[in-house]
Amino acid sequence: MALNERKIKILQAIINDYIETAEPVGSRTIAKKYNLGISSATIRNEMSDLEEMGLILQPHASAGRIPSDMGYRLYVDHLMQKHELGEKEKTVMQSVIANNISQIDYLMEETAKAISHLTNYTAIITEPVNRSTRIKQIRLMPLDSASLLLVIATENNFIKNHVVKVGIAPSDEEVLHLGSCINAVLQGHTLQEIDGVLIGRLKNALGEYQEFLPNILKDIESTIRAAEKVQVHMSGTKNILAFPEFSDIDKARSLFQALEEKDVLVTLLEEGQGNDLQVLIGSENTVQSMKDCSVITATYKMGEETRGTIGIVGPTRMDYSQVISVLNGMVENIEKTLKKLSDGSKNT
Amino acid sequence: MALNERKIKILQAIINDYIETAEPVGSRTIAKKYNLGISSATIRNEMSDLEEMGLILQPHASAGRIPSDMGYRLYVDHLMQKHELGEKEKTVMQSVIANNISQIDYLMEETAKAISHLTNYTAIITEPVNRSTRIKQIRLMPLDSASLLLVIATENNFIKNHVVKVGIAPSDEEVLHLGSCINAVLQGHTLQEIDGVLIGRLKNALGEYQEFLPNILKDIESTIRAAEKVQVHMSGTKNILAFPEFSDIDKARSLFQALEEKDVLVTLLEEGQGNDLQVLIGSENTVQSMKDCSVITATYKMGEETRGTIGIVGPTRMDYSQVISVLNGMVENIEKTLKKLSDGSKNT
DNA sequence: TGTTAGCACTCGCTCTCATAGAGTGCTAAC
DNA sequence: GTTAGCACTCTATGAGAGCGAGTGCTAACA
Repeated sequence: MALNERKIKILQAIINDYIETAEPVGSRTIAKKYNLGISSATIRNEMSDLEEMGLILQPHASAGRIPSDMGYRLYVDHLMQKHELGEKEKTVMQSVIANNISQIDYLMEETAKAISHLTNYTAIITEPVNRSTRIKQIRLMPLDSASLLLVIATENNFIKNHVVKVGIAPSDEEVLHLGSCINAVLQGHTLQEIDGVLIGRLKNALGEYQEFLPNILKDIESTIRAAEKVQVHMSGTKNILAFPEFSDIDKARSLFQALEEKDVLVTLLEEGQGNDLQVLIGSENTVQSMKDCSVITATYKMGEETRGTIGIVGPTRMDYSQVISVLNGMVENIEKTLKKLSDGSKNT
Repeated sequence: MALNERKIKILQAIINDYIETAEPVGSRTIAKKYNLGISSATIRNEMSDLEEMGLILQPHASAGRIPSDMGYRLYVDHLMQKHELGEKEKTVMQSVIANNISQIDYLMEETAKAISHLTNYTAIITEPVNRSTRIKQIRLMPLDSASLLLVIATENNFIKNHVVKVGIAPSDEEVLHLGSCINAVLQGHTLQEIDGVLIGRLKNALGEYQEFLPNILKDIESTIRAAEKVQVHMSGTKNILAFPEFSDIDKARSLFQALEEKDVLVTLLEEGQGNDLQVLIGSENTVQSMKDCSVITATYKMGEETRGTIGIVGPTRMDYSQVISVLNGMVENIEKTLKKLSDGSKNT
């Protein structure tokens, strides 16, 4: 059976209408609402064909049709029109980078918020990962009479502070000096590279304040581990409750539960690692609890290398076109910001 | 009508049973389950009295009884037995402070998580507020060739980092030195105190790097504003979905909505400012959207001064005793930690 | 041969009604 | 004062009827 022009128009009408209303679409509705110049009876015949082809289906015998996962797939691959970003969308996106974010985690958090806000779906984002993170700067700062502040910056401007408790703090100058010495020893090294030799040098650097050493080493480790771990940000889980698809509280709860598990999220997002943009519709998802949802992911790069993924989860009845535009826009945002950050730190 | 021993026992049985099962409690249930040595008919008579007194009510004529807000009130004020913290609860609490948290925001975040985890209700917490926050330390650190890291610590060890973009960064030594100079000028001052004179001195301190000044001032302001703003942490909103009270998705949604608005949360928490511990049951809440919920708040102090509030929101059918014990335990935790932090910074 | 009007049919939704069951309140006996 | 017994009330459940939306099929038409 051929998928002629007219069938395509009808399929498109069904999908558009269903995305909008969440109600099965009948032949009369299409005849009235979309001026295709044919009667409802003809539309019925065509719909019967479309159903046979597996592109639409009936929830029950006397209901209208809804798109099948396959129907959505065809729509996404061939029919869908590109969504042009509106003023509001552009403004929100701009505002994310306008905040002049210089720390990765804030950027990711803000991006997630913006995506969920713009799409009304649930946004999930992974922070950029470095297989072996290097220490960019590590410094000591005076804090008060009994503690120092250890500040560690890794590549990507992942910055963490740790308060180091000490008996009696050295003078400000001493603290700064110690920091410089530690920095001289550790700068540019990864966690793996910290061996007996380096620790020996650290001991020298710390001199009479060797007692801090175990604490400092521990904090360095936890910072680098944190930088290496896949950090996931999520925003807009509450949006789920607004969709009629999840008006059954048990369904909503089980989805909530799945989204709470970090493993599930990471699996979802890593699924799309190979492609710039990936759309997984309903049953195409390998994660069991997402069989009724669609997951759209996009990856962002630094240079040629893929660094992380941003994505959304929502009902299969989703505004694919808008989501894809928003995700693409956000990828651009992120890549621009990452480039700025790395340009700044090129020749440290 | 007197509230004799027997009536109290019956009321207690009704409340306990209802907290456990969420089903209206009938006279026969009480007669069978709680060995009060009286027949269901007698219990019925007593229940009739309790209803007249407003302590219990019938959802409909042929149903069992459920406690009224007034009934819960009596229970909370006079009947409830103190809940002794179990092993698991103690362990979770310990683990919060065992992490050796030295930054307020982490402490609050972890506390919120622990509370919602232990109680299965939704935890809300405000960070300690200082009316006029002073700068404890402010330093510059080298970051890379085109940016410096500005680190600001206020009292309470509220620490923030800001990346300051510069054309070409000065040498490490210069950066540290500049930081020390800025620190010398600003340490111990509040935002209000930064006036022309201080800014003049800052200009001197920065010398040829005056171009950073506007940025630095902006970051100082945002850091101090952030430290002064009431920060609210929330955890466990998802728990709400698990209660039969909110199996109606609209109810769940409207509560979610209310919890999303920071104003509502702040109002909820500030309600209890005067008391160490406050229990607001159902209609006792002034916030409209909480009329079906109970809100329990506890305040924590530093020295004699109240600094913040921790609390939970849940259905009126709540395990008041357990929640109160958990909150009290957490207050102790927080106060201990705050004390440690402030002892460390006493003579800066 | 494709299109359309007409019509019978299907099936979910809603309303009504009957029934069962839980729980009460009242009465009378202990 | 307590309790057994019983009539009564009200909800929850399920069956059955009617409605309406929408289909599929047939026959007529261009």
